[in-house]
Amino acid sequence: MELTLKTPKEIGDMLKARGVKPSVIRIKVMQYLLENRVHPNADSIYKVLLKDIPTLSKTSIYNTLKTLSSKGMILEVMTGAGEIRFDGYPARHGHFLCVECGKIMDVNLECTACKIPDLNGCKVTEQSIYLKGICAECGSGDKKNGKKSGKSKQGA
Amino acid sequence: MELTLKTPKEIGDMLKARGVKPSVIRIKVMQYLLENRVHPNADSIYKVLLKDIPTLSKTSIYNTLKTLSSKGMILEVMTGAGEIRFDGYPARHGHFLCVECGKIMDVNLECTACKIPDLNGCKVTEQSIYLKGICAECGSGDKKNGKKSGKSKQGA
DNA sequence: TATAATATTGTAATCATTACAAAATTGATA
DNA sequence: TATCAATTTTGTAATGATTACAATATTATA
Repeated sequence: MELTLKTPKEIGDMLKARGVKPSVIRIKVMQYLLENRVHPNADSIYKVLLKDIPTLSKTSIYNTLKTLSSKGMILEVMTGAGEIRFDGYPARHGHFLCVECGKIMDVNLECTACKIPDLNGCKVTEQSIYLKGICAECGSGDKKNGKKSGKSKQGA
Repeated sequence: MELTLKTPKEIGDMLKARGVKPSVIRIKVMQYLLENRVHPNADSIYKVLLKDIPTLSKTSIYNTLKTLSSKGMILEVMTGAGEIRFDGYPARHGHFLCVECGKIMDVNLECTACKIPDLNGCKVTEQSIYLKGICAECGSGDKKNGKKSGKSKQGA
């Protein structure tokens, strides 16, 4: 999905379209998530952008991520390991989490008949599908990528 | 699902069947989760069982919950709010989380054609469906249950 | 340019969970 | 039944992601 790179200006327009002022930090965070589909956590986004913006604070990353997700521009991906990961493509899809290395992969869903029954008046605003297991690399005994200790200490 | 109450002895047998020694704490935790489908977090299980077992430690609750979930006897339910909730019925079903009050409700899924495509050799061990939104009580302006501050501070 | 609104920063909390070692309990065996 | 080893339980101290909050900087506007 999405093959063409977006310019900072285009990303700024995306932000404006959602009523968010296109600050440098917001554009860079959005751009990073659009161009790097690794589902990073806040800390690893911070570490990467710090190279670009030496005055960056981690609080700004948290603020920005909260803003973007509240506007529906990014997705929060839960891990159950005490950290939240982020996905720049909020279009409907699932996520596979490798419990060995912590990698998260997008899963293309073909859920044609997934009807949710009686929710007794609950208003559903978000629906997500999570898969857990062992990814191909970890499953093949190919532990070259460091074996991130089950409870995914990584984040990108 | 599951209408009859299980005796401690029966729960002990369930544990033994999974190769887990049926200690008092394990039986009580399992029994609490079977009889109270409120998807509590570790702390609220601790607070409840403390009345029964005055010497109980919270570490034991965490140990027990980890043991039970690793044996597939209970389910970890993610919230994205920094806490894990637990479900005594590991049979396939989804969960609805009210982002207002933090309540978690079971959702009966009828996902007949939910086929997951090419996972490139990933071995899936767990599949779960999460819904988020506003529950009926919170949606009706009926804030009698205390409005647990969005990021669900509660846990039962 | 002055002013108000908004963004960003830095530091100090918060809080669920884990690490770890000591103490208690259990089960099997002599 | 006494002993010993294995397992369970406990208590306390870390860990680590996230948030609270107040101060500072920046931006947009009058």
